[in-house]
Amino acid sequence: MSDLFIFVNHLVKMSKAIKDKSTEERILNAAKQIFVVKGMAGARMQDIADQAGINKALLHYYFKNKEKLFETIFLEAAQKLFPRINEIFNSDQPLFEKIESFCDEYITMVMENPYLPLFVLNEINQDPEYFMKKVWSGNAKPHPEKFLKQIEIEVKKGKIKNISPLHLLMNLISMTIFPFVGKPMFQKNMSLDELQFRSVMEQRKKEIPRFIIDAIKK
Amino acid sequence: MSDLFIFVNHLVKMSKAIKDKSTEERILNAAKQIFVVKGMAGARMQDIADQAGINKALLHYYFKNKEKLFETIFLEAAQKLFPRINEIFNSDQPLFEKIESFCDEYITMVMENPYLPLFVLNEINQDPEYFMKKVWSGNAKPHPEKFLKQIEIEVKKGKIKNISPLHLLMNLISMTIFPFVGKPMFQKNMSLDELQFRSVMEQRKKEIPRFIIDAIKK
DNA sequence: CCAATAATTAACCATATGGTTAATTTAATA
DNA sequence: TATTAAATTAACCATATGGTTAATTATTGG
Repeated sequence: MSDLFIFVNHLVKMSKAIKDKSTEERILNAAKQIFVVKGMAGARMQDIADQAGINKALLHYYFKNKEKLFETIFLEAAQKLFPRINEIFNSDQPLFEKIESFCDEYITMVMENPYLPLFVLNEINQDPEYFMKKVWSGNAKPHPEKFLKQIEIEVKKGKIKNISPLHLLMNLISMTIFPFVGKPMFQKNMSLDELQFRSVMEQRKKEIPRFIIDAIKK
Repeated sequence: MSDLFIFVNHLVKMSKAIKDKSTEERILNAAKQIFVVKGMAGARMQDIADQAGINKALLHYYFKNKEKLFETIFLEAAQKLFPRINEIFNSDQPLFEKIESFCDEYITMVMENPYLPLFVLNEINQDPEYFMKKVWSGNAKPHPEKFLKQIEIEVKKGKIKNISPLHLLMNLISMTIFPFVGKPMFQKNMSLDELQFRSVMEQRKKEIPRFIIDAIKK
């Protein structure tokens, strides 16, 4: 058999799988949309099915039950949210650059999924044990040790002020993530429309590092 | 009738009302506990009744329906969370003192109700419209204008660095509130037990103002 | 083209859940 | 004490919701 035949044959064989994936994909997209705004408790399987444009039975055909479907979505969300932090925190960049990278990359990423942080944080609060087991234990577990150590060293070397690494880390993460968590609050309170909010977050990519560096440099 | 008689008579008449209040109080406490962790969607009326040690029917006797009960709890929570900000932001203190007051009072208050921020933020996200109408329009609506103006003036007077008031406000609020929203995350990640977490938050009352002032002072 | 397998659906089922009713107990009042 | 009103409960009810079944319609592979 020629390579071409094998390839074409493969394509034909895949047609089902393709459709599978397309349906599964649509389910996952729908589920993500619903879960991420309504949460596990508030989400309705019917709504997810509707959103995906399929029958509810088909939903259970692809995903055994709500919990399983939720787990898939939640894990994907958590994977997206946490491992990124590791990469940056454990890189070999100097401290200031690292702070800049974190803000830039993290805000960029969350801006495309603005509901993720509140969703994940909320579900963690709902059941921290489950979270620990299912998500945290894998590669999603943040390892801020290197970053903390790095701060400690810079302090000892006298390069920056004598700040507690833990508080600095908390400040960095808080300033970066919280605006998304409190988005509607900030929007209403400061009369920012969608575009203005995006613009403000875009500014914060530079604003936060500048703020932090001003606070800790000698 | 003597004043004494009227008073005593009033006491007797009140005995029912007292019991009423005690039951209602127990319901409200129970509802608060359940709603604040489970959210509107996840809370069960039966659980609230159990927690209050009463029958489910009695629950509906005191509060027409879940929505009404939730509204009561949510409003109380929001009232607790927001107006406090106003008082401080609109006071006549100088900028640095104001920042110190905010961190101190806010962290103190939230430390007694650590679930409030995530609960409120979450429900706001769930239905921003409802929130606007029911909560925001009243005296709970924050008015950060004075605070923002104050920053602007300090900048113009050359007392502090040229920072955007909006970003400074966001930074302040983020660093103060977010640690509570991400509490389980921080706790797991940094291996902080309940006591240590409290201790860290206690430190932040001073740490955040110091950090901010270091960042903006010339 | 035909049997077998996978995808999809309509109609159900069981249970959880918010809410109600009617009866009972407790308290207020005259 | 007798009457009335309020508080409380057990037993229901209607519906929403997660999940299943059995039948139908594509797809696949020989």
